[in-house]
Amino acid sequence: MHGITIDQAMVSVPESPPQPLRAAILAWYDAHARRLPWRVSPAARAAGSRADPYRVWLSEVMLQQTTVAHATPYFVAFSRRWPTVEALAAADEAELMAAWAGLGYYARARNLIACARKVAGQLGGVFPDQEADLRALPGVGGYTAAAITAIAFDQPANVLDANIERVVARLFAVEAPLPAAKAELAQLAQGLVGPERPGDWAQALMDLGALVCTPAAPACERCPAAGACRARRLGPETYPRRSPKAARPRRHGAAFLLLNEDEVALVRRPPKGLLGGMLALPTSEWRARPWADAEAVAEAPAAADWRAAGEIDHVFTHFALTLRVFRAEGDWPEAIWTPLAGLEAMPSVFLKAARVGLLAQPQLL
DNA sequence: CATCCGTGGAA
DNA sequence: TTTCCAAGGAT
Repeated sequence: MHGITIDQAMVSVPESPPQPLRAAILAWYDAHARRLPWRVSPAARAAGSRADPYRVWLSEVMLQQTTVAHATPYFVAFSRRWPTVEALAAADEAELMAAWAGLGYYARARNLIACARKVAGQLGGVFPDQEADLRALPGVGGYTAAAITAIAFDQPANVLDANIERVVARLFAVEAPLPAAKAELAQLAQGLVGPERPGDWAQALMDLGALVCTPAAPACERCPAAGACRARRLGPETYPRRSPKAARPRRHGAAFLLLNEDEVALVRRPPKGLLGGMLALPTSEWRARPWADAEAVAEAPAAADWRAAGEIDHVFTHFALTLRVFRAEGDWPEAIWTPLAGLEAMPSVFLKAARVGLLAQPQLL
């Protein structure tokens, strides 16, 4: 195939649309597209099937900064339990937050229900088909609005996710580091978008990035764009360049596992901020300096015979946390008493701490 | 533009 | 073990 030439690639945006390159990538997608629960296959789309905007939106929100493998079971559970935007709008908020537990970035769940209520209540249950209107919905940013426009409505949009950033950075050997290079990558990606099959085009580039043009050890020999790729001879795995990341500090805290019969005392975290709105174990403050046991127990939510019951490490986006776990039996009227089976409604960090604390006393399992 | 916001699989 | 990073958004 003859893709774009070096001369074309040297300018910021190719003068003419690289149609053979697009055709090669779409043909690759027809043969190798991933089959995903929220996706209409290229064959089905060619036969006239259209994606359900609700399912496209739900999947896109779940996939924000989240791997397909991690998000998929959540998508299956959510779409079965709340099959329409009206159903999701009517969901009990605590149940929705519990169902989201473990998926992370919990502001997404808060925005999810806010968005569903806006669409169901003010927009007649119909998702907007214009990018600017989608962009105005809670939790829908530039990427997600473009993705819904392309995938659900099959309208041209400049979809730029981490996969496409990587593909474009390699195709044009972009030397500027992310995240500053994002505008340049967006311009280059826009130059590739054509009028044909906008939804398949976006998903083709994402699948190409996920299956072939991978972060490490890209399979260039299987790439339909290899002939046009400037980075292929320059070390494709070194693109995109990235600015150095800030070091991740460590914080220390104590978590308290208060048991009463076979129930655990939980709290609801404040509605915003880290793990906002989620069920949680009561904890001390999380600070830079480690806690001595006696000092930590003074922070416990109720007076009891607290015993050290282990320690966990957990990594958040911008800090690492060491959590010492203390366990006791007792009462605490203000608690949200929850049976052991209900602990999975908590974010992973607390589930991890609860498991450590319970395993220190196996008869409670 | 910088910071905050989760999680877990892979290397 | 550490490091990277994934279908980003809000402020």
